[in-house]
Amino acid sequence: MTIEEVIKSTVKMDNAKKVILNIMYTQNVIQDHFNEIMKPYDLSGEQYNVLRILRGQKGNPANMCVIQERMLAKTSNTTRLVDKLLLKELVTRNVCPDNRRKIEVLITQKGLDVLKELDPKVDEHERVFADNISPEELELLNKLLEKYRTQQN
Amino acid sequence: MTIEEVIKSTVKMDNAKKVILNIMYTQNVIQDHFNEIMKPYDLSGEQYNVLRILRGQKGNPANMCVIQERMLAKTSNTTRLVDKLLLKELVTRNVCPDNRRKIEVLITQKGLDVLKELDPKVDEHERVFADNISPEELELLNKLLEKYRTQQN
DNA sequence: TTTTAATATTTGTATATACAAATGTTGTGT
DNA sequence: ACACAACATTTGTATATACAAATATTAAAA
Repeated sequence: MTIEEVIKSTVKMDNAKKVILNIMYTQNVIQDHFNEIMKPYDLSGEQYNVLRILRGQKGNPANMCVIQERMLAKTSNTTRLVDKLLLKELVTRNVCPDNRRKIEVLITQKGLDVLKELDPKVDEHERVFADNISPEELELLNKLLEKYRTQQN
Repeated sequence: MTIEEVIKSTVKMDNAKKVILNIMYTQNVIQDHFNEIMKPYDLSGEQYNVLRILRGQKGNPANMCVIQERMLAKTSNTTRLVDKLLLKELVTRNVCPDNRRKIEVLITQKGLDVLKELDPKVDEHERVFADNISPEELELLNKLLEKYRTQQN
């Protein structure tokens, strides 16, 4: 399905416009698919993302600002995301003893267990889309996207 | 900047994962840039999108469901988006006389004027990114994205 | 040692999104 | 005509996002 078909466009668009709509729409499709996976676990995509960042710390706590800078959506509200994870006992949160401005967030065993259960489903999620194109095309797509947004930040 | 640098990833990711993150992040970058353009006009991206759909009707009113199906984010709440546009007097809203279930939404002259003022800025927005890659690459990027999401929906 | 600046996080607020339920209207079958 | 399904839209509610302002702590400067 071309992007014109998706938005039922009657007029011809140039490629510059089409690529923007294609990226926006593809992101929507991916996110909807991902949210479906997360739904039974009562996790939002961003909550999952925070958990994965914390697991990546390999036992070391992460400060709020470290979490923030590793997230895709740089304007997310980390405090409230962590609040939600805390309620579900997937993380712990403590004031850093060395610097009381900072907060140390750690993933709990329960959090690790949830991630482990999700791992194959997330892999599958990634594969479903990737399998639509060849490995060479996949690599090319990455390169093109990175080049496309070069100018910005 | 590669996607690994963006999220400060320490571990190596495979291309299937990278392409998902690249699409999500690129969408974020595009959207942030677009929101900056809309901000002085007190319009959200989706509000602008509705206005553009209405202009595309060329004088004919659009029903809510027509607007809905032409939007990228299929779960948007069209009623409340139109509410906002109505408050700003950018659209009119009337019950359809032939079928009182339906609503006829029309863009006003004021709405058309705002769009006209925005047109060059939106074109520029599209060009800024597109200019980072060649016309051939742009076309290829469109094809790859469309192929990538084929299976879904 | 005060004052000021910088850093890290939280809170408030307005808006947006997701999705189920409710409302009102029209079409269909009996 | 009546009941019921289908359709179009709105409303409610919970959560998410965007962004400015507030708070608390530490570092730096006078």
